Amino acid sequence: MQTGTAPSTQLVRRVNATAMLKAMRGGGILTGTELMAATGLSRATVISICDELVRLGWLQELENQRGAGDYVKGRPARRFAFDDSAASVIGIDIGATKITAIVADMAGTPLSRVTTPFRTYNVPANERADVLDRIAADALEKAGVTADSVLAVSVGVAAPVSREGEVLRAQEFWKSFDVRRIVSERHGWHVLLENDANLAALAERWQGTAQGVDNLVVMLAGDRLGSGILESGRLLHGHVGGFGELGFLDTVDGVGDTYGIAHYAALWGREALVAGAETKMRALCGDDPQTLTAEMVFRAAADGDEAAGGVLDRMAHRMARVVGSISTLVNPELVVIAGAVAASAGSLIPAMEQQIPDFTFTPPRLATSTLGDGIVSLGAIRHALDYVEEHALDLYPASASHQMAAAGPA
Amino acid sequence: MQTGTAPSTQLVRRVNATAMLKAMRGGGILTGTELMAATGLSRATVISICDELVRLGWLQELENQRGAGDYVKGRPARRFAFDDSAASVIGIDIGATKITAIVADMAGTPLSRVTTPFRTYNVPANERADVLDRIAADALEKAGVTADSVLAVSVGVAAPVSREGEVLRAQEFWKSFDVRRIVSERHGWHVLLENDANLAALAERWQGTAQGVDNLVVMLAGDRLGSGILESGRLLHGHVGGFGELGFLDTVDGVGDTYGIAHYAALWGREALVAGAETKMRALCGDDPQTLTAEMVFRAAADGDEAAGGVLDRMAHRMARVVGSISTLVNPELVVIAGAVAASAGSLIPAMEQQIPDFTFTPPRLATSTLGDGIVSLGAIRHALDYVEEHALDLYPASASHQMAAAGPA
DNA sequence: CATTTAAATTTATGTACTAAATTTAGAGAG
DNA sequence: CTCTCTAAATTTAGTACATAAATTTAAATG
Repeated sequence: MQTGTAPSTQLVRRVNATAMLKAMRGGGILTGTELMAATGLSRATVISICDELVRLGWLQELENQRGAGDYVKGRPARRFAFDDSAASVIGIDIGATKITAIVADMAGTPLSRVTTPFRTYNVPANERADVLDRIAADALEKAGVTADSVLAVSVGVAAPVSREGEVLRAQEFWKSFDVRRIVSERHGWHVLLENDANLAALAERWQGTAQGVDNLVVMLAGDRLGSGILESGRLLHGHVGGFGELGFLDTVDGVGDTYGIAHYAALWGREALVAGAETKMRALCGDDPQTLTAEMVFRAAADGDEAAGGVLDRMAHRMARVVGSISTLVNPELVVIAGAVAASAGSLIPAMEQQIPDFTFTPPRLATSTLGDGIVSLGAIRHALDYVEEHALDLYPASASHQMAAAGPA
Repeated sequence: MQTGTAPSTQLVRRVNATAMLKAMRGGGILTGTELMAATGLSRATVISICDELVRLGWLQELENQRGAGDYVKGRPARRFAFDDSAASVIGIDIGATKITAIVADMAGTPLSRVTTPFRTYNVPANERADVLDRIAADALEKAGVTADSVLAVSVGVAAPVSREGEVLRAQEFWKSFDVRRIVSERHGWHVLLENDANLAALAERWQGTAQGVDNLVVMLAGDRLGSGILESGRLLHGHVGGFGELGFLDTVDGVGDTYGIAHYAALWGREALVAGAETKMRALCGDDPQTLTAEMVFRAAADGDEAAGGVLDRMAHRMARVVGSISTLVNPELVVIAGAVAASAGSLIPAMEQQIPDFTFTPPRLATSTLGDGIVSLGAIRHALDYVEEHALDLYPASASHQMAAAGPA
């Protein structure tokens, strides 16, 4: 008698295998007994799933039994470890002036990082996919990783992106051709697209100041303001990806537009120079207001300069209004300021903290990002890893590819 | 040999039983064959789960076989129907001046509705739970339903409520005692608390204009503005329930505070009267500006009155700014205006639709609610039903209570 | 009353788990 | 070097829950 198995029955195996994989990912080297405790499954089940995951290429069984030396009596436990090098992912940040790509293993450890200057405007359409290709190839080579070990690529762009990966306002980089499809077809990679601020939020919760924070706003506050919002640990997108857009600041008192900290620091610093203020900023920029950068203003202020300090006071007030208005509507536990100026912006926090209660009944905690320049590409890594982890049982690590044919319908 | 079964094994039965229940809830009278198509399960499984759900009290098997007459040949199919009267839920809206309670069956059909005037301010603490008790008892009696058939009660309040049901700013109704616990203990009901605008959003998506809309903003726009936000079909709460609070409007140009349509319609109407305008509003309020209501202003404007029309133009502009700023950040597909003024506010929509693109790049569709006064209590019904449906397999309908003892650990 | 037919039941299998009994791989004692 | 001890792996038996195919069943009808 021929019999079959319903999808619903295989669900149990899937659920348990996923739980095992999750336990192994964070757990270093684990024995069957430890996995029983971690998953609540019986030894027979744990071992059988481990064997299967080894066969699939996600786990490695270590030869070196009894390595940890926790015990010495009894039959040595089999020791399994998640194979961090089983597969890799690529995170790409397409900024206004440069592209950054990071290749990482399954542990999220960056194996290489490549940055190329690039203007997203005015680039012939047929060159664009090639640029992506080249930087990905460079990063892979530098990482010493083959293209077929890549299971997902996540790309961050400075535009709204819907849950389905459609880019709104595609007139810039994406106009008239589908990067996703092209790159995907060339290499067989799964390509994800996401908004850059959203990726920054993922990065910040993963490795930054916001670890364990489920209701989070990350502000990219460089030249322009943008925000990524996590609620209950989920990224918010809205109807067509616009969730977190800050255009409403145009009509907010004391804010007026969406220019960021870097923009106004430089602008207001220049104004002070032109007005003839006696300030350390003058020396820093060689008395040429046009070369004054935000970073110089922060440096002068840190050095006790009064004019620069005045610029930062004004900035803190402006940002308190920005963060206050967002926090009223969104009620985050924490707001992280990220982007190019994050390293300097720490000096704004005390004044902001003091003023934010004037603008919201639910003031959030404030912090600046410590993740630096790579925050978006790091978030892209996390985004790609999320995808691979969720679909691990449907994907085949390169290390297992030679066994795929042998496995067959068995 | 003693054996047991892991929770993970029972998962399959749970998943399938839940799928069956869901198929039955919407499906009217269904046969085994129809359920096989709906769930993808085999006949044996479908029938076995049906038998179990009948035993639990959620389904009824109809005596009247072959009622529909779709076919006449062959063995008559057993016919099952979800028992709408298996259990009931209560939805309560605690407003500023009155409390409304609706009792509904599992189909969501209201069986009774009771409203009591009540000021939430300045009421002795010990009276508050009693008020809730009394109105619930009234509504149950009017519905002809016993208290033990109630499986969940949802209460809407005009304050932020966290995911866990904690009320922020508890100084009003909730100060110094835990309604949830008291009501729950008295009757054994599961009591849920939620923000009123959030419940309105649930109602609007359930039975209103927003059916099928997953990214939705519902504005309660009576005397004060409040909003409930659904993203991907999920209610947003933020850290302590403040998601959707509109206090930031205080600093938005041309808005300035969170007063609602009713407030400003009456206010601006009075201003016109005091300024001596020749207007039909004068007759409607008996030449006493203090008795002028928003409703009179809308009526006069509909009647072609120029001064009242001017008030509404100003209102549309103000609301366009409100909706525009929210829509930029939240990017909903649809914004529904609800609350006491919704019935009249339809006349504001065309002007708002015209102006909103000035304030957001992602203008949503606009609509007014047709659900009227009961929108919050209706949303509370939906909220309670959501809870019961999710936990159906752990709850016992009253109709099955006599079988609970007999079932035992079997 | 036999035939037809669609559905319900029954029977045989298969997957995936748990629990208990048994075996096994090393460590250490005699 | 063999024996004992022990913790883990493996094997065996049993349970839950599903499918598929064979069989039975309950009307409708010629």
